Amino acid sequence: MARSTQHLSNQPLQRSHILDAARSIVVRQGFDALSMRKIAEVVGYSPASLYLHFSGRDAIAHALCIEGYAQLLASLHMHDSVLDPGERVKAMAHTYAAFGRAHPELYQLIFMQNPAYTDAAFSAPEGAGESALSLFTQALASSDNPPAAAEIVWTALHGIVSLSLSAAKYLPMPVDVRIDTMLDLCLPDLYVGIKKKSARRRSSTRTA
Amino acid sequence: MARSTQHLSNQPLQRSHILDAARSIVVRQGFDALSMRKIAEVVGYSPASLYLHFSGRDAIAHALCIEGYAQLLASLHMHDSVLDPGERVKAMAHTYAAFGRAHPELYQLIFMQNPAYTDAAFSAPEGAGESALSLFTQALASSDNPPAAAEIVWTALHGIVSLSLSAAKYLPMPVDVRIDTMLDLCLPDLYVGIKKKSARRRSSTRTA
DNA sequence: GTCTATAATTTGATAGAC
DNA sequence: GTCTATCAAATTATAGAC
Repeated sequence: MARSTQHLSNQPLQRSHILDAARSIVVRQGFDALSMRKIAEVVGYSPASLYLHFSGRDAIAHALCIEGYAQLLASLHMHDSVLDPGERVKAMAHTYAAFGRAHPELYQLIFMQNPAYTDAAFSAPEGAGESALSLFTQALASSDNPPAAAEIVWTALHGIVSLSLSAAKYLPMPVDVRIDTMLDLCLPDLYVGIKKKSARRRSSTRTA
Repeated sequence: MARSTQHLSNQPLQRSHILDAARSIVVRQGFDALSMRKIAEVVGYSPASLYLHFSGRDAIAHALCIEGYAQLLASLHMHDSVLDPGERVKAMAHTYAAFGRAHPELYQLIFMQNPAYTDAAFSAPEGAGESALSLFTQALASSDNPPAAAEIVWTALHGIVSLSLSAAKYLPMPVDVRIDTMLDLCLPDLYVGIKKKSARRRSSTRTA
């Protein structure tokens, strides 16, 4: 009797309630523990009702990836106004890592769990071609070879974040220090130019 | 009647048969598809018999990690005889990546699936303190700060391998090129010295 | 050491009433 | 749009015979 007043069946709102419940389970118990029944219990629906809004568990996982990835990209945009290219890349890198460490299960779901999920996140229609890689490419636009530089930076950054989630105890250096060290190592040379370093390389001292 | 001759109940041999079966399932269908029943079917036992040799599915996963990680470390030892430090690190990096790409599901299981599995691989009694990180530390012994250098190199390398497994389509550069580029970027400076680069950095040209 | 049989649970998904 | 009821399948793990 308490339900007869509400008729505007806000489907997107219900979808996001379901996703909220799903996310809370993934965050607390890990992706493997995600099941339709648990989601239904948290969101207060019967398991059957979830199928009115999502085709199944996998669709929910996909949506979770898309949503999380969009949030990650949005957080990277925080630094759009930073003018100095080096500072901007650094700021983005730290924000990227902070996201991964604040939402380890989500980061793992998007990037480490299943290539199909990574794909789902990347091919979301919302983003319109925007990706972590493309944002770093933009930030590195003034470097010698922006696409290559972005690939190196993003890849190395992901390695830092990823291993900080799965092998933290074996990496003595704090994450932020590792990021700074990596960037200090890479950035100057990326502006000197990838591919043209053969002359430089031999002249570097290799003595102990 | 065909079974009465064999009495030497080589337990380790049976264990490795079970692990072979488990590995074949992980490799073909992914870790999520690994179940006691499937293992039993492949190895030709009844499901109940597996519990005579392993305490459960998780113990089998652990053993798979330990075994795979040991194989990875063994392959890195291939280059122990390479004298030039830079060449040795490069050779090790390419071998490391080749392992990951040759055994994607195993690499994922060890490093990307579950921190507990990463832990299991790392704390195997066999290794006696040997790790991917320690091997890179040794190879970088003549650098300015071997532990830090190894952390950077291993971390970046893992990023390259890891993303080449989950996001290959979005990374135009071939893996081996990415590795070489990354190492060409890092190695010279690692020998110049981490932490002492403030003088160098500002002198690098940052023009487009 | 291996088997058969089975308990106990959990899962994704659907049919049909309301 | 949501529910109840249920199917069909898969899973881990154990008890007890041989």
